[in-house]
Amino acid sequence: MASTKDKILNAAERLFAEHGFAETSLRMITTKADVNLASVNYHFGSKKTLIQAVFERFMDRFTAGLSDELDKLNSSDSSLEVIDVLSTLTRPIILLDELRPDGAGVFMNLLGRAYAETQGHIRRFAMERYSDISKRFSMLLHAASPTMQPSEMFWRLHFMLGSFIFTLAGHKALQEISESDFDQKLTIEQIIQRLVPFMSAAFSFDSNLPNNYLIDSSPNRLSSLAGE
Amino acid sequence: MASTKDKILNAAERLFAEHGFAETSLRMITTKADVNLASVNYHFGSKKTLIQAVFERFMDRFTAGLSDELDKLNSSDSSLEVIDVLSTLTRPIILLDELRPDGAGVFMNLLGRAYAETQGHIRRFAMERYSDISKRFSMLLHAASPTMQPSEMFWRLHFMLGSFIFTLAGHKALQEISESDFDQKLTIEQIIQRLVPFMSAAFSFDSNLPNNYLIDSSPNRLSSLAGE
DNA sequence: GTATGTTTCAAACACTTGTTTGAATTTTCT
DNA sequence: AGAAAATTCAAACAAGTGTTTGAAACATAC
Repeated sequence: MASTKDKILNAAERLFAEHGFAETSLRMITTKADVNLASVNYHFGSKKTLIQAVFERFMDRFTAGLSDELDKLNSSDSSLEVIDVLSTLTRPIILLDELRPDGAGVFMNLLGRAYAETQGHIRRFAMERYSDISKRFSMLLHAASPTMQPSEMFWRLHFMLGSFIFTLAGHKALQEISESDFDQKLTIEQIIQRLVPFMSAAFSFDSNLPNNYLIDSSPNRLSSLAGE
Repeated sequence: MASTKDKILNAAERLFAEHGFAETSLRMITTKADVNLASVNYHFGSKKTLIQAVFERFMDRFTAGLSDELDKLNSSDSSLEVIDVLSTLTRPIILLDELRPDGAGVFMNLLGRAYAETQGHIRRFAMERYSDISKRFSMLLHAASPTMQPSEMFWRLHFMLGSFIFTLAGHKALQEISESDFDQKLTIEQIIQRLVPFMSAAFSFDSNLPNNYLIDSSPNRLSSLAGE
């Protein structure tokens, strides 16, 4: 039998992912968890800290996994490529599925919501708590693209992050459309496997290449690489 | 003097963008707008429909601008490139800045929040109301990449969308970091100008290119194009 | 100028929110 | 076993929510 604390966390994370933080009341959570209303404040102090706890449980698991992957990358002797660094994100996310059904989906949904709260307390909380791992990731990315300007890298990194988080946060809707329109139901893992090379190509593209029609239309341009 | 209706919309859009939909109360809105509380229900019916009205006012302006850009692209006789299609997004967004201070920023913020509400009423509302323009955009993108598989295009399109909306929705935080870390304060327009070629490269990359180190490390690979 | 329709306003409504309380119950430790 | 601590529980709390009301103020038309 799960502890009251865990029952609350389990119910909360699903409801938060489904409805959002503000739209989920403590009564919805305690009803679903089958515990007394007051136990949330007893065990977590407040709703705010409950949200943090929900978030923390996933993030700690994720960052631990990511840390392992980054270690592997460091000890590997092959030359470091951008796609290798980005690929480290896959496993830690997929592992969350083993934690509980659709764990990866729930996590990414929460992450998307937290990220959207541009100035919320979750963001501040995450910024200081996970700055180490995010710096490690950035460093490796820099090592894989040593000649890229730091400011350029900053922007591209966040462009990628947007693509990644946003897609996976809304994966459910995309999966449904993909299934009805193309008869292909992709798992989260398969979506990530499409995302990684996509992001890799975007991150590493050469902005000096004449991919603007005003300048050039030689056969070497990037935008003509697709197919044909 | 602005009408009560407009005063409400003006106050609401800023508060929604700043705090979110659920976190903004009608009293916050009517206080800021300096109108009576009951006028929201009188003019808009309910909070739900007020949110839609706020959203609608921006979206209609944006899609009208986008429609113009797509028309221009159709009448142009030069061969259609992916970056041309993506570039149509820039002007309609920037134009919102003329509507009111930081209009583009507010709009993208709202768009990000609405998008995050994966199953909310805003999404349903937008899906049916703006399906035409989104189909037109997709068609042009397809025309620019005729050999790309529809399902592949679907995913890449949404990958891009994530990057685009997410970045611009959180542009404020990114601008601040960029300014403090690199002494460069980019405007929204400048961010978009970085985003467009980034997305274009990502959308058009050739997945058959050996951008995975396991396979190849010839100098032609995509990931080595950056700098040097 | 009076009648008609529109808009504003203060007040109240019914309801939900997160949180607190203090007693009952269970668990833990000696 | 009994004392002490930790937990659960029903009930209440104060505060805030969106919405409704009906009279007042305003505008428009004849």
